[in-house]
Amino acid sequence: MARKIEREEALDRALTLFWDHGYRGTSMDMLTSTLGVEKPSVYASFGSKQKLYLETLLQYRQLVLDSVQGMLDEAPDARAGLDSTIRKLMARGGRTERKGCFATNSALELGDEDPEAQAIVRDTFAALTTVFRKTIQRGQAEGTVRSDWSADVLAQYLVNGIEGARIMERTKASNRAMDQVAALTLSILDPPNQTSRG
Amino acid sequence: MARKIEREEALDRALTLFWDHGYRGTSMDMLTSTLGVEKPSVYASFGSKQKLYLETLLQYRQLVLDSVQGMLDEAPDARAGLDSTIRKLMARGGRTERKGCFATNSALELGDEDPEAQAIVRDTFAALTTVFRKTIQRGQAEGTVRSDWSADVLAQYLVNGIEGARIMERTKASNRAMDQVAALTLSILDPPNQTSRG
DNA sequence: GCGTATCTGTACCGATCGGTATAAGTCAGA
DNA sequence: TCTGACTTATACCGATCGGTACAGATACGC
Repeated sequence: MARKIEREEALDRALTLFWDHGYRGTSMDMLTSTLGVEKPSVYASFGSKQKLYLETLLQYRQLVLDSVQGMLDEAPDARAGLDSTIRKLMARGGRTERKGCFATNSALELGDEDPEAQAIVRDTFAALTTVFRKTIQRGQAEGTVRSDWSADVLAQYLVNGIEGARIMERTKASNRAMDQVAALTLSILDPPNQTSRG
Repeated sequence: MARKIEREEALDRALTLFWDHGYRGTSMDMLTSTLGVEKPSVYASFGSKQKLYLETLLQYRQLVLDSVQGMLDEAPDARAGLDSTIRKLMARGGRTERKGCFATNSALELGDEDPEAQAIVRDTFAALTTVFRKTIQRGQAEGTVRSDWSADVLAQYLVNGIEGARIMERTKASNRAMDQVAALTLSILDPPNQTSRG
């Protein structure tokens, strides 16, 4: 057995690397020099480059879900949570700056060529949609979110907008424009007889 | 000089290949067998793999802009054009099925590693936004599109939604759900005192 | 101090990458 | 039919890929 790598630390660094350069753009040499261990240790710990990649995808999934759930829960009510979360996610900054969504990047780079990765990505989006759906349902009960559309469709709509924003940030769209797009996106949630809460 | 390749035909096939497998995922062997000519001919005609890729990006740019402009123009009025165009773009099917947006794929795969490609992608999105903005302005003059938001922001919002949909289609989101997301997205365009034209 | 077991890192594997030199083939003009 | 210009395709280049065999270093029991 090779050196006992600090798995979490190593996964985190590998995630950053894959996130920056993609799967094919990240070589084993880049990985070993970043992780601080040699190839045999990496293979002893993770099996293969692809398996390591899948683990970083799972790590990302957990990271995103925890982060979003936390943002949604820390607000006083459901609607406020949705507002602040979407604004943060559609704006730039933080760890994701200019790197897009790792799940999206994976889906696009590998396409149908890696079914395992594709499955994790699909599951990540499904879980993300579920997190939003639950909060939307709370908002609908509160009366702060319109009820003439199903929480499911509204959640899908929000995820759609978030992923779009993750793309646009890669094309250097201005922060100011994206803030307004976020505001527009959120105004969809307003109950029919109410104007935007701005 | 190598054999005179039918440039348009060759570019079209190369575009399909790059679109399916990405830049790094497309080898020169794949290109030559698909284009039906050997490597020296490809290099004589296009210079390098990267230059060929940039040309396919430009070809895609033209393809998309012409297509969208055509869809917007064939409707009886601006709003109808926006509605049908967005619905078509956010639904699946056609040539883009399950392949996402080639410009987006490029932006995500190459990131900052190919500034030339990045510039073309940025320009493609800017041009696409402009096409929508002009039609939105027509709609605002017609009174079929709300005027309390600038045409610029509304256009950016639409492009944002389209790109999000291009991602979601890669994650096997259902057609039905995406139709509803498109309807929701379009309802943003409604003038304030009007319900969705559904 | 010595033998032994464990782990690390070097050095290498075959395959494949993008790219090219060069030989083989083709066709026009006489 | 022969020559010569030009296009084709083969065969190869060094570099790099993901992955591994193996020898050298290290720590520990005695």
